[in-house]
Amino acid sequence: MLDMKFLRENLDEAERRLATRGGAGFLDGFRELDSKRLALLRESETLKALRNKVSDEIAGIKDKSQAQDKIVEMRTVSQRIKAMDEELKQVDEELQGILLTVPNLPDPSTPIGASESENVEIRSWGVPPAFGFAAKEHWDIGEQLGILDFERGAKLTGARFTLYRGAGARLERALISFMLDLHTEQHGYVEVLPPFMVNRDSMTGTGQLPKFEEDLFKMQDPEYFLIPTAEVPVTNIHRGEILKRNDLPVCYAAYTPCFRREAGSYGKDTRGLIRQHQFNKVELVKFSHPAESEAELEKLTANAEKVLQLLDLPYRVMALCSGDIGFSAAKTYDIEVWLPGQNCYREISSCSNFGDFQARRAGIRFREEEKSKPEFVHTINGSGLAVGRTVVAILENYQQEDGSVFVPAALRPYMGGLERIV
RNA sequence: GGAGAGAUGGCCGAGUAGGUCGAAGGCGCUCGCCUGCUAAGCGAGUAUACUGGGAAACCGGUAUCGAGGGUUCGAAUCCCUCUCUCUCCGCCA
Repeated sequence: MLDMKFLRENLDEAERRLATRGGAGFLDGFRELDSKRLALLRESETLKALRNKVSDEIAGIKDKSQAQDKIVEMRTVSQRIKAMDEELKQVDEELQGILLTVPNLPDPSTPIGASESENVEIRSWGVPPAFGFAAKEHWDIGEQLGILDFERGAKLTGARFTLYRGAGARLERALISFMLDLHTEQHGYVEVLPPFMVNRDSMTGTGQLPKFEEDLFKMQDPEYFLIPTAEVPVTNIHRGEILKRNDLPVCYAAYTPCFRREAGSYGKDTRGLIRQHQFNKVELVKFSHPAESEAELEKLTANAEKVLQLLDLPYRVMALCSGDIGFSAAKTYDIEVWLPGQNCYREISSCSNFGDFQARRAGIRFREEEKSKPEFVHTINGSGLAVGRTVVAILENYQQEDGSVFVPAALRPYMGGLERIV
């Protein structure tokens, strides 16, 4: 959510910066609703002040029959207040409706661009392997090895669900442990294991709601949502809290499954593990001092890259342009891993700085000094990494001509010493 | 699922015949004094949001005692609904 007071004074600037995302009219109606709200608020509060004052006077009058005039007068005042507050509530809701659906302002360092094609490569690491044979795609490799069973996944649930078995299941579990160990032991994150379902307030806090409900799996009665990313429960850990300055940055690493409807992506990545309704992810989340968030995003991105480096998987880092960053993000780096079977780079991690956008929605603050006013923290998060897609990358990059797949050396301790999946 | 108890400020904890309660008291914390050091002691201060004025320091208004409604001139205190927590029984990983 953007700061109302900032918008009041910088509406043109805000609209100009929002326009770089594509689309327009995000803030239509803000000006009128805001001034209407202020007018109603002032009037209502003036009347309440009067009522409070007269009520005190009534309290001081021993003989209530002497107070009848005032009581009758205040009865009218109370009715006016009630009517006014109802109108105010409506205006407030409309205003919130706008504010909650306006995306974040792109950071000044975010490249301006209309779409994915204008993202900017920042750096790359590793060399795509050269094969003396035609590289296969991971679904063929996985099915032939009997470690990925897409047909049975579809039988059990439906499209975009997969059954892992044997070394495949073990590989998924090994990667989760490997990543969590790395981030907690080497990078200083505290491991957390949050609920996989959250309520509406949590989804609103990080920005999935109210605008993107169709992307979520929703439970009825009680109304809970399956998390689309650990970002949601982990960021909301500190919703409504004031953090200690000295505890910043607060850094969490969490493994969770993620559930996404993938509405609107029919026909895209229909085969294989790339786009599933349920997938596993290890997520990194930071609560940072505003002045440090830029540097913390760089560190978090480097932490995610480290996973790929240790697995010896080639990748590149892209700065997403203004037209491609997510709703809540001010700045995003995507890490794209090389997939020989598909002969292209595919996103395996997305690391973003949200500035105070989520913190304002979720009320996550800190005090610079013991006595100073609370300020909003900045939130940062990124995948470290998407586990299913890491399996894809390993299968495709470590495949052999005979169809077997080597296990990356760093992973072998987590695979019971297994060197090769045959 | 059945029966009961409870939700108050950073924490603990008063406050039920409705009024001067943003809320006693204690702890914690901050500043000052005192003290050879530490402990103790003394004094002052110590919620948040919105809003009006002010360059600012700051001053004023409104709201907030789990959440949302209601009664009333006036509610932490009365009524209704919901949520959460705890205890006992049942069930269960």
